Amino acid sequence: MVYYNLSSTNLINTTNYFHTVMQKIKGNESPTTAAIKLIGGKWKLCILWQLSQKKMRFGELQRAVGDITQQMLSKQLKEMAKDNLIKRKVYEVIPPKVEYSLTAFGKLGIPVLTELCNWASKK
Amino acid sequence: MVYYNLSSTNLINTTNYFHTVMQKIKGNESPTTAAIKLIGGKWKLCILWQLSQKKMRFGELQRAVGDITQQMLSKQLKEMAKDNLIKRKVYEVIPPKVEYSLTAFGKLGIPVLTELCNWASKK
DNA sequence: CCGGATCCCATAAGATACTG
DNA sequence: CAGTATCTTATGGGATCCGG
Repeated sequence: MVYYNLSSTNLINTTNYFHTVMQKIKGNESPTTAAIKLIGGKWKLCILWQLSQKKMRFGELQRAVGDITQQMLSKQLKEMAKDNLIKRKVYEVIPPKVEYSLTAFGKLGIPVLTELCNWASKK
Repeated sequence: MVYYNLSSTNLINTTNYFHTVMQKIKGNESPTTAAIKLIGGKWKLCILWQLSQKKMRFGELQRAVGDITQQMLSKQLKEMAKDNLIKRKVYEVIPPKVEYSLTAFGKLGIPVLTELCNWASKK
């Protein structure tokens, strides 16, 4: 059982940590921009969400996400694989078969991303 | 002292909740896109971060964020105020003075946004 | 079935100048 | 000081066709 303490007391420590980080990489890339690069754009959060349910094939994913075009899905998946959010497993068969699933790092993000969506939907 | 239980056990409940939400607003707007609209873009997370430290004036905010132009800052602040993330307080003086601060809803988001950045920086 | 290649448009974001 | 106005450039995202 893992608990994340997000009380105000601990928040101060956490924020101080980020202050340090932001100073260190001054002018370069802050944790905030890093975060937005990871999950920014119209589709990535949704794709992560789908893959958190189960590993999926390309077409399956496309139907699940909804209105996304093949091109965009392909592009996003590629970026997300590069960012180590998802794994791409290719089966060398005909017709081709590719399965996508979350990496360990990707799985780590699911709880916080869930909380994020939870918060956003309270607006 | 508030604890958010993000264990796998509770994650299932949380994710089931989102599944319900996503079904309900099928074709319209999912919580994931709602979330990305709130904090998406290059600057909003950074602005939220700054305002979580203290309320700030326009120029102060611009220096703190860094390379943002007045135009972008103005635009983002306007959107964020519309989204109920921040409050805009105008002092009717000369020279003009405007203070920005988080709303209650905005403050609610800080812990999860902090966790988000924390996670992203572990990549 | 899983994409790549190409072309196109809408919006995001930046630069600069100006004002109550 | 706190913005607007105007213009330009970069990127996100879409449509269609093609290929292993």
